[in-house]
Amino acid sequence: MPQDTADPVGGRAWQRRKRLDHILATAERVFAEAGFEGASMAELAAASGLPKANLHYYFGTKEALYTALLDSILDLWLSATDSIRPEADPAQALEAYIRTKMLWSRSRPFASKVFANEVLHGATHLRSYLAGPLRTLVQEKSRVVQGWIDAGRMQAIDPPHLFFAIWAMTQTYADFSVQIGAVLNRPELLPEDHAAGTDTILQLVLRGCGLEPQEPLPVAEAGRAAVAPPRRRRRG
Amino acid sequence: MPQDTADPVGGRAWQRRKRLDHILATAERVFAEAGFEGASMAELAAASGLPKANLHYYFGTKEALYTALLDSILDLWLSATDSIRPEADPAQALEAYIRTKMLWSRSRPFASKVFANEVLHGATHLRSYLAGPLRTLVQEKSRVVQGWIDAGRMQAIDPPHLFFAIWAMTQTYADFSVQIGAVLNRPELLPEDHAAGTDTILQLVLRGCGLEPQEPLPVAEAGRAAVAPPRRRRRG
DNA sequence: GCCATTCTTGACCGTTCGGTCAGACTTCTT
DNA sequence: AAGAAGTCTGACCGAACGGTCAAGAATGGC
Repeated sequence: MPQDTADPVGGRAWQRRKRLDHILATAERVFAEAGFEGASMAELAAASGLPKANLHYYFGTKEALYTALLDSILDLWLSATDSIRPEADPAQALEAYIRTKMLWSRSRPFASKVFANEVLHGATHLRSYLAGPLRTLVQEKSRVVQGWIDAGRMQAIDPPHLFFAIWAMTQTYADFSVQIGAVLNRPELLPEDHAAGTDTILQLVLRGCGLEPQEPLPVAEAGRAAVAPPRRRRRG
Repeated sequence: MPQDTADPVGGRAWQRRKRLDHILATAERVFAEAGFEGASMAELAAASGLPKANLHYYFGTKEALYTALLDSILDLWLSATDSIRPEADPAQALEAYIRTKMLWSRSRPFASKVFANEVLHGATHLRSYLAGPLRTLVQEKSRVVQGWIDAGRMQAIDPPHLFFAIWAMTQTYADFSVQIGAVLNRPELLPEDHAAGTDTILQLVLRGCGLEPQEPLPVAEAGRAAVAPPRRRRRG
């Protein structure tokens, strides 16, 4: 949640923004773990170390706080598909997209869970976003993928459903991390689990689209996954 | 929710079982749409057409009702991997598994949502199931897949993560149907959307594992999806 | 230094929550 | 027929909920 306006450091507006960000960051975790209905204002207050009335002073109602949180999450969401452009190499572009989504699953799992919870329960607060900007984005990027297919640069596949599959596979490492952790017998997912997941998803998508792994595009902080140990055999 | 004990039709025990099933069926929908905390006993009572006190008579507490619902869902869950056996053809086995999971996403979306919601919020009531029967199942089936890999019958892949990917892709058509519907501009998902999703997932998994589609194994009720219209080009 | 604005907070309010219970009603057994 | 066992439900309860408010504390402009 970066502040883009340059308020004087220590000033009133700056302190206000700081408080807002602090509350939103706390709310992201609490709402992710308990859901909208499951989280109480008292719990949010305790978690952020502020009196309940103070939260109401800043956001008015619980729903307004929740909506503000969703907005801050959506800002991030739409920017991940940047690598998917007509002139890009399909394998490189898809790999960069998948790595970016996997990085978010690791770095901002709570944001992913809040989003998942909202969609799961009918997306009451997200309907216009889903049917608006997100739908437009998918249409646009689907046209790019279809262009690659028509040019014979990759296997035919239904582009929107390819995106649904990629979203599902990558976000599962945030949303269902408890399940994955239990199956892998870990208290919480390790970086190597994310790396193995990334490798698996990349293999399914790239080979599934008739593509061979290319020299990957550089992705911020993605270095770790790229130098994962060679795939071990006989696991589980 | 089939009853396995043969109570005399119309008898007291039979009527009791009927009431329990009716309440559980209603609760599956209500809990799916609102979550555990979001659903109230009053709402559950109204939805099932019974007085609130009657629900408490049958299940005692809200949590007991919820736990009973989860149990009835888990009964179903573990049986889907039957097709994955060492002597089976990898392509046929994986295809049958994926089709079975997709059928559940279409026929019992509420069950999937209840399960997803529970895992999303920490799986408090499912920990022992996840770390017990489910983990055992994944270990067992992963050994089968690794056997296929060692025998050169399919590409190398991390078997547990392959299962995570399949779960994610198939269940997304139930759990996130609102998002998919919004992007595809539909009030709700159509059979042809599920068919297109099935085709996409099959392509990613089979080609991703270095397999070519084989003559599919018969799957209960799967006929519709198998005769889906030929894939259209240029969508979205 | 002073006043206006902004911030902070404990105490409080009406509503809804999960859960209880007495007693009426129905169904089985003998 | 009659008692036992099981079923049903309106009325009620204490606790927790989201939200309000008045009054004190802190801050900024002049």
